[in-house]
Amino acid sequence: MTARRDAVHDALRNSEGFRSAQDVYAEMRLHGAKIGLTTVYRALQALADGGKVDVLRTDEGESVYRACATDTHHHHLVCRRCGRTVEVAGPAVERWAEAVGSEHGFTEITHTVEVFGTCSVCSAPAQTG
Amino acid sequence: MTARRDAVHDALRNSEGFRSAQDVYAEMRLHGAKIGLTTVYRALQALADGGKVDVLRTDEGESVYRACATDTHHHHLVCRRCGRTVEVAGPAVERWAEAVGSEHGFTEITHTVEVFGTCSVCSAPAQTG
DNA sequence: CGGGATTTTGACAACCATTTTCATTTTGTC
DNA sequence: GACAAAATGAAAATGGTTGTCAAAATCCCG
Repeated sequence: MTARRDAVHDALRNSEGFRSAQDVYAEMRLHGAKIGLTTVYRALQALADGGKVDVLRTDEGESVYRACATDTHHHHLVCRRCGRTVEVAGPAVERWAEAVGSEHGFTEITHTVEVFGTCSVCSAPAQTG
Repeated sequence: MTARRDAVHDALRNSEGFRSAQDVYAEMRLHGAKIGLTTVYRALQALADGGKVDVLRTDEGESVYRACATDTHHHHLVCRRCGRTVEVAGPAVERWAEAVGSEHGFTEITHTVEVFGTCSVCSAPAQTG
């Protein structure tokens, strides 16, 4: 029964940036979907395990998910205001992480890299209205 | 009354890697310190706010703290097994993050970069036991 | 199509790190 | 010493996430 899981995946695709499980759940209910919170959590986890969506933690420790365009390894540039997200590839960072790790005798190196900023729309003087 | 806060800071200095508030609390109690969990949390937050300690989130969403050697901006290479932590400076990454951000019109760019691996001690064939 | 094993679902309770509350204690100041 | 402000801590509240378990959906095989 992957119908629910697909529904969750679709809900995620309709979002611009990263959304929390609770967000996805609320939005799905708003659109009339009959689904439970537990199922949303499990679907999101399954999707994440399968590499179908990316996960990261907010500053408050909440897990947020996003259906990404590419399957390949990449990072995110996230607007801290509106949540708009740009996927960025960073070969330089990958190499840097590897170098730093092996330089200190570490193996099986992984890394987490996220860039936050204020996008051009949000940083524009929107005081006119 | 910064006595408690200093005690928390000291407790953190005695640790090799990142420790959670609960860890610090437990350790302090073991050493006979009279302090409450709430106070440990608040001290850790105050320390973090003042830039005295670094904070990051574990995969489980727990906040972990570390008294770092330098006040300047740096990142961490953490052993996922024993928690040993090496502080690393990465000018290349800083520049990369800035470049990526401005390239997409983002301003006020910040970033989180953490590198995980298995240190030489932990990756050694310790099967002899 | 029917029967039964298997998986999924979801309401609710349980978890657990963290925060809030609030009364008490401590600290700083005159 | 007196008083205002800040710190402390025990207990309760919060809130995201996970576990439980019975009901429902799905699949497999004939």
